[in-house]
Amino acid sequence: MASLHKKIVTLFEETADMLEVNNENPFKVRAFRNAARAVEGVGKKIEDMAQQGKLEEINGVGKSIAEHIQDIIHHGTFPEYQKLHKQIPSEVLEMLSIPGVGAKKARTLWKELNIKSIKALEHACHKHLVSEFSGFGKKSEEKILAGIEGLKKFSDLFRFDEANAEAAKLLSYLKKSSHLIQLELGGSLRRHKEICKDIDLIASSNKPNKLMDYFVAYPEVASVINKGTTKSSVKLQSGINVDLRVVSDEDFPFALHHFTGSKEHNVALRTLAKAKGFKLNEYGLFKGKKEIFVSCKNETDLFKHFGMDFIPPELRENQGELEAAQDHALPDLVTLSDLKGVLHCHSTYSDGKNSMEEMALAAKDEGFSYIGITDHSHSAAYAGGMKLADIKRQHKEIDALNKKLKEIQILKGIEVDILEDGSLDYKNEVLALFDFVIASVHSRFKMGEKKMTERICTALASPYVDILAHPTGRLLLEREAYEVNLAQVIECAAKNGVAIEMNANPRRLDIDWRYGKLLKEKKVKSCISPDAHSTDQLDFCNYGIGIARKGWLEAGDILNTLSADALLKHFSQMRKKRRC
DNA sequence: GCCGTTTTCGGCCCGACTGTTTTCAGTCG
Repeated sequence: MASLHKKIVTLFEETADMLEVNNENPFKVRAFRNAARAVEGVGKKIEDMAQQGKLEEINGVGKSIAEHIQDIIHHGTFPEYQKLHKQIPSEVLEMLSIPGVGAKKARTLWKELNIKSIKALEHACHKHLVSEFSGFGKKSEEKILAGIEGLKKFSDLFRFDEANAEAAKLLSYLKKSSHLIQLELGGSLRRHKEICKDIDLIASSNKPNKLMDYFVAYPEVASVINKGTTKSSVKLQSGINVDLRVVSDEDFPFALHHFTGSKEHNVALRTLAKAKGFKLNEYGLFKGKKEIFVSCKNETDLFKHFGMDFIPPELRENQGELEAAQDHALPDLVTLSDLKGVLHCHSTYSDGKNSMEEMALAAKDEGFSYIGITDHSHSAAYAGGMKLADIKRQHKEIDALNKKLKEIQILKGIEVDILEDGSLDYKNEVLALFDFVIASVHSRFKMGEKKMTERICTALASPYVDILAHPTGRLLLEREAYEVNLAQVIECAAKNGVAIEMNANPRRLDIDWRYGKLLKEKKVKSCISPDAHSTDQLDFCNYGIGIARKGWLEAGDILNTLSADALLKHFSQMRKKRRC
């Protein structure tokens, strides 16, 4: 997310927290949370929208919030935020991150007990000062202390791949239970969000008590947070929380839909249901005032009742999917089997762990018909970047391998560094040796948005650059993206016929799915690339597919759904276009 | 504060679990 987007989202979320602590109108609180979500999902540059007076076109942004956004753009903050910030110490807000402490409790602790920070709260709990107060008991103290311990020990966010691996193990454990009828993954994992807070599982059973007993007995459970007949929560040893919901088999489609979310999608669908005379919750769809249960076999059936096509879980973010489903205009999302080859892979010629032959054979085993070997260019010394002699040696070896190997073709590619001034790490005559060129930024991240945008756009104007790789350089939960105006970069890519990579490495997942619609609108192609540094990383493509689907992308939007011949023809046509 | 098939005012999704209290408020998703 661009830094301004992020700033607006943070300020609105903090405002919502502060309003809540101040016990103000809950709907105003919700309005700020909605606005934060809405801004987060905007794939366009917010400054441009502000300048064009289009902020109020964002669903959830009205006159007042549009003014706040203008204030943030020009002054970095807005008056209402500053006023609240003066009243409420920021450490009081930090207490909201403790599980079980919400706005009301935080307010009571602060106003009645003069506790203003997590540290002070921990001290007060140890001294049993909290349990003496009305509304809090011994258990509350224990829960707060356990929550504080948890905060110290674990970050509460996990990358998709980490959460998915934990979920897969747990699913296979639960499937062994004889008390289970149906079981599915739900929540943000099913929606393929790049970052997850927890794992949601939905099951149907005739003996929920027994299933819950089996669930909390999972050997990797570190602690049981709560246990009931329809909902239980545990924390695993890895630190991630898991919620299991159990319903009757008849209710399963409704529960699955409900707990897949997103919250915003659910609210929108329920509002729509209400307008059509239905009530929708996790236990069913109910018609009319008498609330007659409407049976549904599955989610497809459920959507059908609203005149909608089935909405793939990845799209359920209330970003226009309900309207598209009603108009029968949902995209035909790309799938793994659409990919004919992979384009961004490293070998022992730079920092890869496997030889080109090993990489090619592994790609063939994955069902691909071509692999683009793209080792690092000279400047990437940390990654063993190639000198001219290495390139010649590599190309000779590729020619020999292409004669020897059946059913897999190796394309000669390069991942060339974009230098500080936007020039490329090799001269044009060297770049001309390759079938295709991927360009990327690996150095000087902190040059500021304007310079970085110019740097990348300069590179995209090179006649030889075919693909821009990992356009923001982010490492999820590790390193922030460098500041860059992606909307402008996409514009440049459109002008020059350059594709923008969907880097499928689960630490990157860059370009962000929120830009998918803009790529489509500007007719900029993407490619789903594993950025594999070993044979086992070729299956990173799975993660990239999830993110591409989340960005509404179809096979026709993705370059590596083309055959090798068609792909090379595409690159050659675009290079001609750039030279004109 | 937002929004409109209930349309410029009045409603805004809905239910489970927990802890503390004895009927419910707070938290969470």
